[in-house]
Amino acid sequence: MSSLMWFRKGLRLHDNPALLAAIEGAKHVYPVFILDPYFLRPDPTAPSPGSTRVGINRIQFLLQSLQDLDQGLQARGSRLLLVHGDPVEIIPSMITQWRVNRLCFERDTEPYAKERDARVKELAAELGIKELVTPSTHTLFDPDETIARNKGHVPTSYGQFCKAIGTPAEPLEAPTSIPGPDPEKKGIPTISVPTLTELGYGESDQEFLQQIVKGGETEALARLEVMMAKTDWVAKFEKPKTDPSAFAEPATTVLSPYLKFGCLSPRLFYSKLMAIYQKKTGHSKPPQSLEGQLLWREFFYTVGHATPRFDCMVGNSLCKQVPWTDDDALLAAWRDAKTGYPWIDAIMTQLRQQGWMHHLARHAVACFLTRGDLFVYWEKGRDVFDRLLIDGDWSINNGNWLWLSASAFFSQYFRIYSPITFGQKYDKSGKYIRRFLPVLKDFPAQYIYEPWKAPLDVQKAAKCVIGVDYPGPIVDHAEASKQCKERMAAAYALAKQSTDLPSQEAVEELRRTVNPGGVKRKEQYGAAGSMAPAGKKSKGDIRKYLKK
DNA sequence: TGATAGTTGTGTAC
DNA sequence: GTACACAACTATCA
Repeated sequence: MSSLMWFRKGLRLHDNPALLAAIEGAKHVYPVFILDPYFLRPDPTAPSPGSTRVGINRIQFLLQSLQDLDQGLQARGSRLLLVHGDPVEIIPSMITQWRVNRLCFERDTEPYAKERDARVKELAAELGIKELVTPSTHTLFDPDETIARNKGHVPTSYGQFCKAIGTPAEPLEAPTSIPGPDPEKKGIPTISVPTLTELGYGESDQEFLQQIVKGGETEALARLEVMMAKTDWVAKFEKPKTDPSAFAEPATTVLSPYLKFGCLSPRLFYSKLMAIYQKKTGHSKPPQSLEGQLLWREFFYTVGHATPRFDCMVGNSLCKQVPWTDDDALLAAWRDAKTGYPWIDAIMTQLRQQGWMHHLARHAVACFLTRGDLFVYWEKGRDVFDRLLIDGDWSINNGNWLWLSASAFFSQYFRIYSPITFGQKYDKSGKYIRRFLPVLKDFPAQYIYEPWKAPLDVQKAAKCVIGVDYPGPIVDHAEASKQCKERMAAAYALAKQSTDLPSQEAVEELRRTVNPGGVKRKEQYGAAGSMAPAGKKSKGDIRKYLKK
């Protein structure tokens, strides 16, 4: 028996049933990872260092994870076979050249992976693969099983989801030894894990490479150990009470990048939590507890798996159809940390430099881009996060953007985060802003969240004149958020007219009536997108959609 | 049909 | 720190 163990996510040796299946009774095991050069090659036209699709921080994290996986395999008598190319071509040629008769890989429920894996399975069957092992171990539960337990319906709320799930299986140990590849079988050139320099990244990219965690299973297990040692903190953990402005010592576990790449098994994390909860009476509970966080992940994986066009507004049965603004200038200002709201721009800078920010900080900027202020398509913001986050995860990212834009799961669109006071609540003196926007570091605390309100002599004393050294606010928050609420009310009213999704013609009509000309920018951002004031003319038309 | 809960809103009053 | 108004959504349950 010869097995091909195809690593994609699941970059770990512990709790890896696909790997254990590959080893079972095998003479040779071929552990493979396939790098797609397109995902890694520097894109000089991209808005920040990285490839077209992935920011430099996540590339670095992946390379470190592969390096660590290779070392783990070597310590067990094997090694990682790293190749460049397209899996749909490479896996079949490996099966042929290496005379493999068992193919093992962890199941992946993202749409592009489903399509790729279906194709590979088809070709493998044609080549006479005897055994195919594809366990659902990226998540605690098999999403199809959860749906079956929920009487065949996709759970569309967290509560419903929690009622449907069972108890996760216990994690498995890592293998102690792994049969190596057959040294006689060659023919497919392998490479060693490239460095960022070898991929073409240079010195100038360093500002955008401020790693807060290093990739790999070894680091994942060490970090899990450190976090779980804080048993009181674990037992009392309530996510909404953690501090989004903490940066020297993040207020949450920062285990998400390890879960994203599968360097850490969710079942191991879960079992460690349960061991602590058993010893602590009155521990916190889902949805706010750490267990609750893992279950949110499961929830979004399950809905994302079973909802066609989950990552789109149009054609997504869960998604409110909203007349968002298609304005690339607003999007670019947000993405490039130039909105003139220091709290928002500091968060976006942390994203660009570190590829990570606190969950509530993500809420603040996502709300600002969509239903709170700029009224830009949530899919555009989703793409920015998807590229830059080290923990960028298709199911969770889309789920949260649907949530934050009040397009699905969450509907209280009138609860809008203030780009001024929300941050202030946690960080009066503006330490977070000073750290990520050094241009503002000498502003007095009184003005640091609203620097445009500082008298000119104060601005000069702080060596930062608003409109010259740092932009003024892109929109007036009070005015913009009021208009956003009106537009959301109209979109919700339209949705109430029928149980079917409204037609795109109806959404277009809404755009003409409640969102004419897009979002009104403040003067220094230019007139593009200037709109008729939310004036009398459009009010009558809104009413049409507000009728119950 | 009506009451209530829902991970994580803000501003003001006490 | 907690309470409530603000304006008002949807799913769930009695």
